[in-house]
Amino acid sequence: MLRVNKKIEYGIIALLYLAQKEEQTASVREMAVSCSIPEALLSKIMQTMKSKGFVQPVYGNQGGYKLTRSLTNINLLEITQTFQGPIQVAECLGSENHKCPAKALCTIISPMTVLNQKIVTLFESTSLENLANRKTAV
Amino acid sequence: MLRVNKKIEYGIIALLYLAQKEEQTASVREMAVSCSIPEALLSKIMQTMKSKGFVQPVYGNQGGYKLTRSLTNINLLEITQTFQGPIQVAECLGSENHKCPAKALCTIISPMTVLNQKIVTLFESTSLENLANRKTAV
DNA sequence: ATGTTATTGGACTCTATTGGTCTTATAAGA
DNA sequence: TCTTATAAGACCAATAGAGTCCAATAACAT
Repeated sequence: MLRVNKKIEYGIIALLYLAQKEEQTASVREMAVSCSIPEALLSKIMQTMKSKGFVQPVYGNQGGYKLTRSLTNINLLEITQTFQGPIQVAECLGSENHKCPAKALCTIISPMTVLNQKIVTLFESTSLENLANRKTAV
Repeated sequence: MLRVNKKIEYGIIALLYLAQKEEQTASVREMAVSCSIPEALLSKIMQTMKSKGFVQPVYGNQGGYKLTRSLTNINLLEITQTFQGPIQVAECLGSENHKCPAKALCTIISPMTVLNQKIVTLFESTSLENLANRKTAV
């Protein structure tokens, strides 16, 4: 477990596909078929990608989406944050909602914070370009 | 997100508590009260801990559980594997069930494997002793 | 103008996981 | 035999994940 969700997997695959097409657009249908991703779901994913500025929509015939940023400038942390919110290995790490009743006497929050930071750094330093070239940084 | 579940959080807290008691046992009730963990849930967690050999049960009056291994010898990977199965950042990384229809043309499985290994290493090299001392290794 | 190709956005369903409870049985000491 | 514990199973409610459906809008082509 400790999984990244499907939207993230599909989203990355779609962005890598778009990158291959350089300046050309690719429609959701095209991407869905080429990458074996459910079309309606990919449509949702691309809407989110657009709202975060990763891609730009082109309406009408021969339209679709095109990348607005280079793969080098997009890191894994941004993508995961977009579809799953901030990385928090332990629930209690969220600063907003201190629900954990054991907070005062919690023995793990401090070390978990360090662990969390390590993971964040790992994701942040891995660009989609790294992924496309089958490497991770760090 | 990308969270470790409650059982893991509670389980670690409980083991750290037991470690403080040295050779003495602590009952589930005692641990639950001291650490603000729902008793019935902690009971389940300790059963699992026992089945994996982390603790030893002592029946009857003044009974409870005692640690069978030192915190130095227990790492975070073992605990997470016990309660959440293997670490898999992407679903398709599971070797048993190749459900992913895009497997043949998947552009991310290889780099995700590398990323996954990094996380595994991070968890594996973090002992509960490290956690207790608010450090992580690596 | 109108049809066609696309994106947009909302509501909606289904399923699995998570977090947690309850109950009955068993072990062992006082 | 009473009491204190663990053991193990079924059970339940809430949430998140994965995915669908539909009506609306944008823009281009004829």
